[in-house]
Amino acid sequence: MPKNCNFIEKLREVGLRPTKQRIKMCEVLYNREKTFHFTINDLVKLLSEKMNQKISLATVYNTVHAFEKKGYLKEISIDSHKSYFDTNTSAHHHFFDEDTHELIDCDESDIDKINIRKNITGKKINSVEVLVRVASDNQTQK
Amino acid sequence: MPKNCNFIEKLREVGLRPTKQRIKMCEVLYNREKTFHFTINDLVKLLSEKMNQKISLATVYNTVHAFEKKGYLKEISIDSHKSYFDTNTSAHHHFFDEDTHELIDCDESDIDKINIRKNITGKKINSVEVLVRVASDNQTQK
DNA sequence: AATCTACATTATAATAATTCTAAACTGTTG
DNA sequence: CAACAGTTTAGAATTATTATAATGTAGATT
Repeated sequence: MPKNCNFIEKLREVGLRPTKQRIKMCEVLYNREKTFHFTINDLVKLLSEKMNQKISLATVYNTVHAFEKKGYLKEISIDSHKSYFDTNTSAHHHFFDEDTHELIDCDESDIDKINIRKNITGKKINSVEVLVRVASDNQTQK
Repeated sequence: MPKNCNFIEKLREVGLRPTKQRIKMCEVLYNREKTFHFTINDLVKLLSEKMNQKISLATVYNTVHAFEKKGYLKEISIDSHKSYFDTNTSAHHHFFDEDTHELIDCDESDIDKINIRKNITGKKINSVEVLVRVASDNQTQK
């Protein structure tokens, strides 16, 4: 199946040149069943270990940020020490497993619609996101 | 008013030695009407400029983290490039002004209680927090 | 009040994450 | 297929944070 053609077209659509590196990254990120949460480090590892593709760290950063700017990826702030990215770019909520540092998507239906009563004058709401931190039941709470 | 006595006692209560630096930091952080949101950098600036107190950067980091561990401060993840801390340590929600990078506390009453329908097996919920990103009304959306 | 000891502070070095730079490379356009 | 603009690259630079090891200090003990 000519998966890559899709990526080439997709990249063109948003005005990014379909270079070898970008296509390879698309393959890693989007040939998946589920949405994928990762750090830059995770991605570099996957590219080099699983895909046997050596891409400069700077390129991974550049490309991830290019993807983000174009709406291919979404950045998620959970841990101030790590940048997570999400291949699910729609507004949605997350569970964060504090034991494993794993991010889990939350369906719209899992959380009731959130009603914001206050509004900041002169400002419009861009997004409303919920983060549910979970941890092992039998463990001392952090 | 002997404000510092309170801080000395408070620090003792949680098992932190009331050193000059810690007391000074308490003054900057807690002699306020409203809760205070800051980055380490903000705090260092305040200490040196407003309080004329030169404290080593390492000490500010150590002390902020000591305060956090003891429940004096709460870390907030909004921007993966900056660590924010909050003098309001209760579970509460935030507005984040994307124009000014300002964090604004959200009263419990401003947001309806959030009902989580899904639960992750074997995990308990530690916290549920909402972040509402706002921006100027007349500005191109990010 | 002098002494002791464990904890704190400090300046500096080290580390880690990210961005910058400048040269080499490569899609795309004509 | 030549030329150009956008890309990639290695490595340097920058920034945020943490570790280190020497010095200082709060609080207990004399």
